[in-house]
Amino acid sequence: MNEQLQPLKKPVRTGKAGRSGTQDDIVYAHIFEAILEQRLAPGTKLSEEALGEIFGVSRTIIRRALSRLAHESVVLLRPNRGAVVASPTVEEARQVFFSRRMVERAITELAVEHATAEQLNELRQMVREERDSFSRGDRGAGIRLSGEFHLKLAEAAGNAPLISFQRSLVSQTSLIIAQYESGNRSHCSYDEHMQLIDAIEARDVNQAVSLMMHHMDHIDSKLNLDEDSASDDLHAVFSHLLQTKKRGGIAPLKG
Amino acid sequence: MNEQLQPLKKPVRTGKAGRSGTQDDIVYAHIFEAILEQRLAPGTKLSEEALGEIFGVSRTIIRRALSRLAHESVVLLRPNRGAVVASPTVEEARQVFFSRRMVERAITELAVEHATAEQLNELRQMVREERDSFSRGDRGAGIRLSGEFHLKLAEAAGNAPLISFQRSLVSQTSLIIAQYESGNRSHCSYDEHMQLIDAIEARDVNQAVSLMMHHMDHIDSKLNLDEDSASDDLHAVFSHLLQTKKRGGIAPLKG
DNA sequence: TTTGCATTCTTTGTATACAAACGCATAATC
DNA sequence: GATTATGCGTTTGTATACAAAGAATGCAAA
Repeated sequence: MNEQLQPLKKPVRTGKAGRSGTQDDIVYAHIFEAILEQRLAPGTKLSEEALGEIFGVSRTIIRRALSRLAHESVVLLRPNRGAVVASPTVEEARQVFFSRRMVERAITELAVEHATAEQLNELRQMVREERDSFSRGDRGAGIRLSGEFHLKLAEAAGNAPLISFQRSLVSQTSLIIAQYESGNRSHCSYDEHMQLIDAIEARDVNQAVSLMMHHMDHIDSKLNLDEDSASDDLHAVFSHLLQTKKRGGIAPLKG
Repeated sequence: MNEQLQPLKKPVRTGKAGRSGTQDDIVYAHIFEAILEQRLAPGTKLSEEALGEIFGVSRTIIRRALSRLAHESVVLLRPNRGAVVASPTVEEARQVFFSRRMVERAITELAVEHATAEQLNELRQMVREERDSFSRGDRGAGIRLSGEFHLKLAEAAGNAPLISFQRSLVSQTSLIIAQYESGNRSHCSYDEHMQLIDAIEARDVNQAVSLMMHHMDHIDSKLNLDEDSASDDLHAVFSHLLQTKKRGGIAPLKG
């Protein structure tokens, strides 16, 4: 049985988990966080019953959370075969980044136009939290907060469909970063985030868009997507063999 | 009890409904079609039990279909209060059109680059069906097919996140057109669709993008979003009183 | 030894029973 | 007569039982 989720607080009803609210929100947030922190490796099977036991809820709730994660392409839902953690390919990663460039440009332009002082303050606060997470070595939280910054920016832009699309793109990007980011160099995006806020506050569209595009460049230059992806492809091909351990060996073929 | 869905084929298991596949796909397609054809007016409550009875499936299936429709903002899901057909406001419509312009431009550029001869043939076939629907007066099917054309174009562009976003935008646009399109002039988009295919086949990016942008202009110029929206706002405000009849009077206040 | 088939077992898919929340109506009080 | 409290009915939210589809295992035959 899969034990990788047990470190999570078991009596979930207390309402921790970064996101308050309903049970499926909590389950969703926990699973997503576990994926980002690589406690759940790509390809890992997510059994409904096991998850239900771990979180102390019925399969109904788990199913909703998985369905939501599937809609954001963070897990793959195979009919009659259950859910697995998604293993985005290099090509899929490229498509996500293409869409993100398009969306981030639009969001930046709208944010320059519409962001309020209060929203800018909240954004600054988020960047500080992001920096703190990285400085205390919490990579999973850092990646998540970095994503939440971009989502908050989308909210400041004030276009509902764009916010919803951005949510999905950010989730996928986080998974891609967790899977492909080279070396152990930290993500370090908080500095660029701060500059971006400054440009938006100054209502300087050109500067803001330019910073955002460079930010996008930096993010994917840190990834190992650059054609020398043989080892990564191999990893993806055999990911169903990797039994979740962070850097332990492969489990014996028959358990 | 709401009778507006009964005209739909009752033994759904036979697998009609434009979309083959699983039960929730069928239920989803039927409800969506009913909304487009305005057999279900904005604001109409969608009771899980009633729908389950109509389609001969359990609330589990209905719930999934409603959840999907909610994710595409075609129905509104209020916690503990059930689902209602969405009533997009003028502002929401504007936001959808903003996003669509952005997405359609990107899709057109990618389609010029990637569309295969086979895909172009399929697109032409879809436009013919769209024209036939309008010429025989089937407005609901016409709006739906027009939407499916744009979705197919997104598939030809070959970017997965973009396809998924486009699906949601097209659904919302269809609802907006059904709700706001002025007069009874038919939608008449098939001509522009054909020209667009020609430009894509000729690999003429500038011409294709230009046609697409004009197409977008035409679509929203046909809508009554232009500030004189008092009557439309009124309609939205009182939509919970309109008891689904196509142009019959309002139901007595106590049913 | 290996391959194909049948049986068993596990896991997902669907329906339904039960609990909780909400809205409406009635009634009582100010 | 208006307003608030309370009870009832309806509808949604959650858990669970049952059905069905896959995967795994063991056996038999080549």
